[in-house]
Amino acid sequence: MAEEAPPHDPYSLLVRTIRTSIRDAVSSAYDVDEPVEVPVDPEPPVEDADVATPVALSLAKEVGEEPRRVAETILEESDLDEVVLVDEARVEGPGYINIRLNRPQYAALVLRSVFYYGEEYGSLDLGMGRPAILEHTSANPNGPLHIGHGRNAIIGDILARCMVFTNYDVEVQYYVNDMGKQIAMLAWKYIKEGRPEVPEGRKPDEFFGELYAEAAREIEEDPELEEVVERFLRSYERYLLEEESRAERIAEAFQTVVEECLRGHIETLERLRVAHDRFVYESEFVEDAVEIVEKLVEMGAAEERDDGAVVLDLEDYGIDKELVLTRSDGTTLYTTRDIAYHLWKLGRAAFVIDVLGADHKLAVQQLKAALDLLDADPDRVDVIFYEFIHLPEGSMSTRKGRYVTLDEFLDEAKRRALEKMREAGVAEDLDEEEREEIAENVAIGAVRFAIARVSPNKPIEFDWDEALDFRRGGPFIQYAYARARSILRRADEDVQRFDAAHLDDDHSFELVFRMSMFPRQVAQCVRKRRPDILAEYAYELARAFHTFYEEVPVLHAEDEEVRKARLKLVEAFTIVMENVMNLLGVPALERM
RNA sequence: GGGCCGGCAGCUCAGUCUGGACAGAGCGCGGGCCUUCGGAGCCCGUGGUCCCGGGUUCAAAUCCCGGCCGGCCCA
Repeated sequence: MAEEAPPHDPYSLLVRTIRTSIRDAVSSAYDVDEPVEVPVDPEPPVEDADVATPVALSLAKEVGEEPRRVAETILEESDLDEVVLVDEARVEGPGYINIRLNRPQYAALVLRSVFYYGEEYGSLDLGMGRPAILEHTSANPNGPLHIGHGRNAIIGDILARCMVFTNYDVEVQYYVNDMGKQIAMLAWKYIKEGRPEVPEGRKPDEFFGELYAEAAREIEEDPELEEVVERFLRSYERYLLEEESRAERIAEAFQTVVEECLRGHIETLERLRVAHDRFVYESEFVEDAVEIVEKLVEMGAAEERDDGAVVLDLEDYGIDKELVLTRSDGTTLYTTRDIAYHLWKLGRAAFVIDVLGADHKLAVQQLKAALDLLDADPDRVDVIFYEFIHLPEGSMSTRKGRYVTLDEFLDEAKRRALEKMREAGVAEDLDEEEREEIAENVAIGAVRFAIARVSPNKPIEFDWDEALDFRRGGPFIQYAYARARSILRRADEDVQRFDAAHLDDDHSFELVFRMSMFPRQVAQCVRKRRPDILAEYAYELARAFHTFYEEVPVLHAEDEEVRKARLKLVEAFTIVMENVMNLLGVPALERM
């Protein structure tokens, strides 16, 4: 007889079992119209209970009885005692039902799931293969990526990894803003400086970032230059629409600075292990944008102002601010092209996700309103906003040349990792190159985790020491994994049969329980679009392991059977941890 | 002036959507743990008017109203 496949999500199975049992008890004991909500708390603040539910408290009022009395009745009526995963259920406090799990049973179930699904453990089928386009990073190619862009990239990248893992057909796009005013400023400066080559050994985006900041300063000092820059922009747009050969020189300048900066961005993103499937250029949508404006005018939704600008009135959507679609000189605006881009995306995927800074909130409202007018479904566009990262001296600004680049952040993290390795005397047997590689991977983990762990709608005050506090960051997680791997290396044996009943001590079971929460946490991360949930989970899982490691001997276990069970637990932990780390993009290291 | 987001321990944050037990972590500070698997670790302790004021509720950090402070966007 073939063994039945274990559950993908053991914790949810447990919760469902408890819920069903309690619901049945409630409906047989009380006269309630609808099945009751049964909230389950995985971390009750009491000794000797693994999960709890306050269901009797809310039910008490409805049925007009004392909460404790209700809880007692539920327990009497329910078959919780017979549930194989439950050891004991009792009423405590004001009327909580506290449940102690049958630890051997639950541990066996969880480990079976982990080993059965392996690197697929945690991958629930949330997406059912639906195609989605996820756009993130999309920084202006007028300077290097700074840590603010990093927040965008990392939120987007983790979400992309989680969505692929949960069976969405994801295409990750980078929207290259290759024709805004900033690019025009840079193109102007580039020509003015005689089209300089990027000096040997310099990152192109950093080089052009400095040029851009200089351009910004010059233009600020001499407002007449504004007109020149605007002429550049007009020329380029006309070039794109009509292939006007006179503008060829200008077009070439735009394209050169964009390509060079983008090259630098990609280099940085690769280092950070952030990948895009496709780069889409804003300039590709100029024609579509013009057509959209015509259509909106035809529909009577947009109209030409006295100065020749075409504007869209969005008061029906509760937006007081009218949206300018074309300037008085006839050129389109960023948002106009963005409408075209989104229509294109919506035509290619079931839904679209954008990761954007909180400063785009109004623009997105306008975009969605415009999409609605054009008969596209704005609800298929889901935007994740993140708040800014501030430096002690103020908000970051490419224009002012005030920023901490992602490369600087990584370099500093790496420097600290190497220092720590020297201090601790680890990996001394390895050569310089191997040590460097380890430090680089620790740096990647530290940087990604530092940014990922804060919820997107929280503003961040950047502080080096805090961001690179290895004690509560990526390295903490990597270290847990390395410790586990170290045990497995030393044991050097492949345990086949073991008895999970030996894992019922508090620390082992806490680890088992945490591992069982993984599929649930991935799902939460995807549904709520909150990578920080997964980062927090990784931290808790690592903490559970560190405690286990300190408190529970594995190789020196008191008994051969216990040793086998614990070895399997450690192995299972490495599987789950590796899965989490893959989703977070935090490198899993054998040694560090 | 309007809109959105944040405000919780000295500091950095989770918990708020879906209201429930003494509000949780990390850092800091004080104390302990290497003759057993890697001390980037673990354990114990310390520390809180959950911004303020009202309201709803048996029960509010959580929901509602008003205000204050900070960030962002718009005029």
